[in-house]
Amino acid sequence: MTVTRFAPSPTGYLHIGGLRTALFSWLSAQHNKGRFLLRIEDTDMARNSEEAAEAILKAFEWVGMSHDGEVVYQSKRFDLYKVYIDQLLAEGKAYKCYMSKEELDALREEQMTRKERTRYDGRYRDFDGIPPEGVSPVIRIKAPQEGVIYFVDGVKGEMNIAASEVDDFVIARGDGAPTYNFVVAIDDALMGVTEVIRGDDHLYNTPKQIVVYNALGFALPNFNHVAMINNEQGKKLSKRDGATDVMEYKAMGYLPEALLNFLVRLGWSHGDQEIFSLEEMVTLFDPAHINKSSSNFNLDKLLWLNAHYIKNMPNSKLAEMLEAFGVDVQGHDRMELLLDATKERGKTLVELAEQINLILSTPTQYDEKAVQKAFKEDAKVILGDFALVLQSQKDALHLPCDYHKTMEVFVETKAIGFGKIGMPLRVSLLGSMTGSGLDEIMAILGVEETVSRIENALKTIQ
RNA sequence: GGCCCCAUCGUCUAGCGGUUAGGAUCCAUGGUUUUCAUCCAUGUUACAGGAGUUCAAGUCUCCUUGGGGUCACCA
Repeated sequence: MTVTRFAPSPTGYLHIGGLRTALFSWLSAQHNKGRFLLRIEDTDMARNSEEAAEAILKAFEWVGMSHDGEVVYQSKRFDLYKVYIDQLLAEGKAYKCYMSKEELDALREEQMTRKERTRYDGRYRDFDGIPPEGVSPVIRIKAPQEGVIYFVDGVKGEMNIAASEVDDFVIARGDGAPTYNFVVAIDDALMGVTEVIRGDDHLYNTPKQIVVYNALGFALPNFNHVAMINNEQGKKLSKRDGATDVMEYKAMGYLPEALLNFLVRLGWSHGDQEIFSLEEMVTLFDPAHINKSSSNFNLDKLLWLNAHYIKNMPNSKLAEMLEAFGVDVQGHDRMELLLDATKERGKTLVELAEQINLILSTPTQYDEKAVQKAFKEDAKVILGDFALVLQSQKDALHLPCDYHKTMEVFVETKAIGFGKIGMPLRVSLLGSMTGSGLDEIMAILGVEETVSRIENALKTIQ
């Protein structure tokens, strides 16, 4: 059975790049009817926070990616890791290193001036003398000293890392707490993970983890290292480039469907297809089609996708989501009409909310240019007449087509063009020259409000 | 700097030795729409450079260049 996992460290929010690797992992599991596990990597007590872990879980909830089983917290498994540390110590596969931080720093500096790769020199690897006093030792694992560490990466292909690139790295700190590369290998093995899908930045951790797998006699999973997502300039994605926190996208009015669709196409493709429902992603996803190269974050495309999903979202669901943006349309008796009239002109829920408010709130000011252009003297007369006509037909006006018919008859009897009434009417109703169709707007507002807005405009605009 | 990875329109990508190098987005133009948006149509734009291998190279090899990752008692 395919078992994948996402293993964030709770040092902050869920990063947009993290969401993509999580999505790939989740899709792999779903596609193969396997399991997708969540593990919180909180071995560094100084850095992690509970709030961060909560925030990450919340983000998963928002996008609708559910995990199987309980969330695993590494901080609760220290006893387990201790067993393996002792085992390696007893077997002579790991050893205590009494080097102080100062000594280590000095060694690094020396190596740097010689332009060498900085690495631990193994001075305590075969040490059997009297340990120095006052130093609580770290535990280091014995990495191979020659040859290569070989593995096949599902994305990158065959990898050969020279053993000289991997030093005897620390598996337990001076205070006994285990370190990342050690516990990742143990947990992935113990949790039965078969497919490790993670960011490119972990590529160099893989040989280290393989050292642990080998020392403990665990079977290797398949590794898949996905290239990074960069900003629009091709540089590392940072907060200055816009939102990196997944939940910021929620706040900006993006739909989870759009975000996921956007992310899945970053580094993965299925021919020419651009639009993928979650179900389609699951059936079509194949890690073999993951790209080797990094990709750039591109807001235009995300916006386009978001607009697409808004347009195709059932109104009832839209209304529900709009609540978070200060718009309550669920009680409005013309909700369907209102959303139909506006959903095609909002690329985000924020913009959609603006469009709705534009219709729902009586204009208090009128766009100057619009007034100049549309509100000529004859326009006022025409508007006044039109208001009278509306009022006289009050009981017959309900649907947009009713209003449309009335307008048609009106311009015909007056022998004027549509533009003569259309523009001034629009400015009266919305205060601006752009917006939804007039028929729809009037139907949403009803005769009373429509007439009131016309009268208001006639009074206000000189 | 050492090691490793990557390289097709501005961006996301298709391509897996023989294609007029395709799609999407963006941009521009036209059409639909009383406006705007949507929608539809059309158009501009790409194989980083150089050597090889081959009858044939975007596709294979090497070099150069450019970009990225990584070198912790962080994850």
